[in-house]
Amino acid sequence: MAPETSKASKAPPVDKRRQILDAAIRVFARQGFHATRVSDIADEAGVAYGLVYHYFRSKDEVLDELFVERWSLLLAAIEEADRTGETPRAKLAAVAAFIVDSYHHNPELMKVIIVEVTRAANSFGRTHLEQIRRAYQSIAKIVADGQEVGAFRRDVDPTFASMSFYGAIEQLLSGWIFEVIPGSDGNFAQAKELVVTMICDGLEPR
Amino acid sequence: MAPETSKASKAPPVDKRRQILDAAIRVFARQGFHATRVSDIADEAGVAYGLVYHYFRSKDEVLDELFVERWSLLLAAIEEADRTGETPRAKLAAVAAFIVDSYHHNPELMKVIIVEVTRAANSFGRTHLEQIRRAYQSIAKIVADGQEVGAFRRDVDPTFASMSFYGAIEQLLSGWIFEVIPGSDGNFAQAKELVVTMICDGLEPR
DNA sequence: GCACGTCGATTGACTGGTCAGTCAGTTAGC
DNA sequence: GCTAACTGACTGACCAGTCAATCGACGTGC
Repeated sequence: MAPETSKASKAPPVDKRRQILDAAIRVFARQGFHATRVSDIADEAGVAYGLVYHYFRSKDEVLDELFVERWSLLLAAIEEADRTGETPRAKLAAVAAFIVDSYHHNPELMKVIIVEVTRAANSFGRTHLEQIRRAYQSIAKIVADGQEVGAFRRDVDPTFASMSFYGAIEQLLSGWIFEVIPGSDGNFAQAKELVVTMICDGLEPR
Repeated sequence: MAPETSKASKAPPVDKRRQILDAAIRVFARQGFHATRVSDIADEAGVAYGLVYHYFRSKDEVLDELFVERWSLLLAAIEEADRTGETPRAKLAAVAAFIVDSYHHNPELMKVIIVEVTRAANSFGRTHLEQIRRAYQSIAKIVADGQEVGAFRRDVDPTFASMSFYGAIEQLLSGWIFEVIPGSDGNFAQAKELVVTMICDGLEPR
């Protein structure tokens, strides 16, 4: 079962590469990408400076890796949600749930991805703009399909709705990240619902 | 009328300080804060390197100044909107309009503020977190008052609604900034309405 | 069983380039 | 001739990335 134990001729007992990535998450989250030195990552990982460059071409590539790893899961989750035969509203709920759960499960990683990549589409995110755009488009597709079947009003541009939806969620995470709003566990479950309620039902009473 | 001409014993004929700030907006917008050297700002302003340090204590202070200048206008606009006796929905519309207009009027400045401060609340925005929070709270107050008078549903936390609302708008601007969605003039007018429609009426047909 | 060779993993001192910020001056208005 | 505006060469710190050296697991031949 454990791939390490059987005929481990290649993999070292501890995966130093993983160790470096995990350390990077913590340090990036704590200090921000620009303020962390490669030596900080190495120290946090309990590893020599040079080893970081054995596994990664540059400091940027470490962040790259963290982003791609996680974002591909998000893309998969959105498309998975779309493939279920659920109502459009349920699909959106699934997407919201995935993102909120991601934060719940690993807030530091999500902080890094949102602060250093998604919202830094200038400097860094530029490289990943295509991936980010893909997420917006997949959500927009869910909205468009919802309009098709009459579940959503047709006078709102799907791309537009998609941006608002994603923006609302990301802002929520930002609120937790920067402690603008409290992030207790009760809030997580509640948050998933409320985002969907807000976007689908709106603020005004029905 | 012009404060420069009359008994101008202090202000130079051209306000070099302003010139530096305006140049900084352009350069920050183009290259991002971290990637711009102080010499880039000086060059863009057509001014000697040292003069930047005559007017500002540090590179950070230049960005600081740009943020505070603009954000105080936003805070004023939100509170102004709140003071009008309009419906809660109209108040939110006024806030959305102000932000969208700000972008329309000076996209580069808004790009800098959103990308380098608001969304970088880690490194840089930390200093301004209090100001940013104040904006959220003022919007939340509008929502809370709306609930009071029965214009908004009461089962949504006002802070929460405020974050969603602001997040939706900011994501929209980000879409324009990073050219994820086209930013033609028609869109600006339409965008103001749609954000409010989305948040107040929701995606589902009424 | 042992000596030796190979090769990836690992180490950390060092270098080269980059810039923020300083400062000793020069200019110009009054 | 005083003061504030203005200049730009210089410096000190910082740090990403390099590299030569060491370690250690494993195979191979004897």
